[in-house]
Amino acid sequence: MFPGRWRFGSDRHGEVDLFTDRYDLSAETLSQAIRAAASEEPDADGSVLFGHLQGTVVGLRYYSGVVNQGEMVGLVRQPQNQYDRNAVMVANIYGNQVGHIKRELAAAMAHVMDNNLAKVEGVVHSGTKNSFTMPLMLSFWGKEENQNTVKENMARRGFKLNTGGGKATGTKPNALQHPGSLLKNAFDNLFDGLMESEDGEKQAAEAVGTPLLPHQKQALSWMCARENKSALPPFWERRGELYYNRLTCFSAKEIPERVRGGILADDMGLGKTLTTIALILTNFHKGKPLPVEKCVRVANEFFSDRRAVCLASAIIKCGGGGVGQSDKSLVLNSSNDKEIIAFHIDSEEGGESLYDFKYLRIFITSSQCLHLLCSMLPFHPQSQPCHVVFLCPYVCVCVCVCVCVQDQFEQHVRANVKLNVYLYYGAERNRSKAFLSSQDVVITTYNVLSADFGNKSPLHGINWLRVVLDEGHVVRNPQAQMSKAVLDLKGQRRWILSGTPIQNSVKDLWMLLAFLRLKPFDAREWWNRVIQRPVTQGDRAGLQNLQTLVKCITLRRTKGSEVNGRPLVAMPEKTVCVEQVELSQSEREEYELARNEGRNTIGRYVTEGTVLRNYADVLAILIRLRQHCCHPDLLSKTSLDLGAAATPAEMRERLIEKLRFVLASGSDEECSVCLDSVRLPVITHCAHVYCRPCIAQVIGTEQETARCPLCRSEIKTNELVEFPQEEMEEEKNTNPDKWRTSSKVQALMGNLLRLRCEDSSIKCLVVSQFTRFLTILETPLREHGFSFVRFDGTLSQKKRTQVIQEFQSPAADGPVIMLLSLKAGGVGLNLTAASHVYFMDPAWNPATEEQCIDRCHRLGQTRNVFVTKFIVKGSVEENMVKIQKQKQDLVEKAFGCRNPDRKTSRMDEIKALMEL
DNA sequence: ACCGCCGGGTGCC
DNA sequence: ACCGCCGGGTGCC
Repeated sequence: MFPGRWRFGSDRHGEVDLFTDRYDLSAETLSQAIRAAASEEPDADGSVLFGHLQGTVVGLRYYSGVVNQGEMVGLVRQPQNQYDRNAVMVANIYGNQVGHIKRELAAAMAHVMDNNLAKVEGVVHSGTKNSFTMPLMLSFWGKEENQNTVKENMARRGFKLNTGGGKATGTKPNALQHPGSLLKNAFDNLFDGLMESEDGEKQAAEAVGTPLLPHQKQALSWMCARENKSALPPFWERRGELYYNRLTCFSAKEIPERVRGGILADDMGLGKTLTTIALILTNFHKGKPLPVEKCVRVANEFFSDRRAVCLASAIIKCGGGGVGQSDKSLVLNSSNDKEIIAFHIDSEEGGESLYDFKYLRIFITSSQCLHLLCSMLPFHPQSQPCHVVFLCPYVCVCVCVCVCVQDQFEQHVRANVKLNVYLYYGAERNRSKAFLSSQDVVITTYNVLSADFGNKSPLHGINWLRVVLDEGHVVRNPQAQMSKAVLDLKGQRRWILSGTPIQNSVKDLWMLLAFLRLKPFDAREWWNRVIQRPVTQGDRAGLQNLQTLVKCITLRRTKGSEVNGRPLVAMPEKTVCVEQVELSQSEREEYELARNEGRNTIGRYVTEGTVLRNYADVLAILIRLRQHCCHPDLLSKTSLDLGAAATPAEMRERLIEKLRFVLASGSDEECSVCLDSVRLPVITHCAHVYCRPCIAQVIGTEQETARCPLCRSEIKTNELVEFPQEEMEEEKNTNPDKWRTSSKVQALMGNLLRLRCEDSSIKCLVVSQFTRFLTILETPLREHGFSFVRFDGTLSQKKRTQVIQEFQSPAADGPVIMLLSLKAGGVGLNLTAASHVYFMDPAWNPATEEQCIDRCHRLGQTRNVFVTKFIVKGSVEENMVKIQKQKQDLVEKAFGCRNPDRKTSRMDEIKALMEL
């Protein structure tokens, strides 16, 4: 039925056993080896095709792995092979060994593979007549600079790579005329129109206190279906007795593992968290709700003394008929220790029996504990079997800001429902696996998760019913510890919640698919070969496949989406305007002085070609100019005159000090590795700032000496200077007597006063990167009798919630203004009470501003939203806005290749800023 | 007969 | 493997 399909009779099994005895590579360890190799799969970006080669796979009869015509195979080096240290193993997509590469060819390939000169890929194009060997098309991919080395190496051993147009990849090369633009458009649309309305709506379980909006009921229905339905994963289809994968041409007898979960990529504010809470409560097992209320009564009855320490929990369905049926027997199959314990229960006559409960949760700790349980339940030694389902503990939700999600649980779950939600966070967190297993929901942060990872992490030892990644797009670098920690969580159902599923490129998608365990793309090699490379090379089919893939597992609606001709959510309008601010004469004079001085300095660096070496200095100059635009007193605390540095060490100290100052002032600086705002900033010895994980990756991937991505100086992990995320300036209380105003302050106050006259109930966000500026603004606000709160990074978790509640409360005498530091707070921050946003100073990253606006322009906002950005006319701020725009264009154009040349573009930016 | 040729045994790495 | 390779048997035409 499938040409070129081989299977071997059991008559040879004796040999196989003999063989495996000699060479111990059981199926388990083999697939582990392949998985390990696949997880270390390097990024294939920038790989070019060196050529093809027809090779031979031998030893087919010794292995059970079968291959279809057109199927891709994996090639794994086996340096430990006792017969030939050059051995190259051939395996199919599922990691079953098919055979080996012929000895002579393997010898040539081993050198290339071991030295990472090329990645060799195999595809079986044509079948074979015999059952001993088969032809295999090999293709060699690698960095341009290795091309000749590889070709010569292979040629020397008598293997000539064909560079002609032979087809060797699984998908035919099918380049587009204008890959860039078309690709960009298609990719933009990748997450569009993923509204699955056929599922209809689903009512949430009773325990959900907040009524769901229609689109949330749809999402709930879709999520339940994704968890319960048995549709084949994308690209799999049934062909007769077999399951066949269209893309990899792999076929299997067994039904491929389904993805129970997916990506909920609704826009921010559409209620992803609420929908997920509804899912947790509504779809427990067999589509039934989480048995919350009654379960608590049972638990109290039997375990009030908490003596049962739980290693696992089980749900026992007490027969379909409930009270009526008398004799039941239970078979518990504990997945932890594989023991199967059978026992029986009998119902009591009259009164409330266990069978009154449709579900009963029993905690099982160990067989002793189970015996304890048995002695407590009314068991009868001779009874009929009934159905028992063993389940794992419930949900692990990974989030950025714990408290927000916990609040959401409190908000959306009915008060009379006792839901055990545990915040796994903080130094005092309960690390007992038993305790965590007994919770309905465990919430933790990505940081805690990765800190625990590899260190007897209790969360990794639990088999969760459901794992949910909130703001899942934050994990996208597969190299990062955090990603590894996330991928290692065990769960039956897996969800990613994200308002922005793709931030930079196709590459970022892999992490999501790997988390969802979407076979076979969770292995990097298949993802690279089938999706990533074709897509980045402009292959239309590759893009189509990606679209199909994403469509199958994603639900995304935007604020503007319509369902059945009606808007999803009626969102109020948003108006953004720029208000130009004129500096006063004295301000202008001071500004020009600083500008000329800075321009001279930077101009000198430019001609000397030392801009990047003096990067911290340049940033300090820029930030001073930006501070001049806001308020002169922002500069007062800076003793940053260059002076004459005695030694290079002293010079470096000063540069680092300057950078600390730039960061401390709250400026939203950019990391040149990820091109995003710096998270967990660290300063290198050469005074450049990066996210800690980003630079750690740079250092980690470098073989010998790592070099700074900006200036190529040598960098070492132990020389990185930490910068506390929210380090604040020493004193906040500037002397109110000495207080003076500035043009920007005037501009803001003018707006606020005008607004108060028009409608005193309007609330405003006043946003600045400079927390000190917020302090300065406090004085005139008080003076004019505005009631305000302040929200910045220094606030404790507790204080944060308190401040937000205060601001959001509709009380008449409540605060009308929130002084907000640009970077403070998580993405989940809800500030819908405000409808006016004032940006006091422009940020480098326009997305940061957008995020800030979305905190009030989101679900629940009833008024139209007005955003005002103050920009000082004829200043560095104007140039920043221009660069913001250019950057957005650039990101759109340069889609697919993330980091064109940061050194050059950063230089250009600095020059443009200083008008050089 | 220090070769060629024949035909059986055999077979991944 | 309806191959190649190895090594033993064999040997004019």
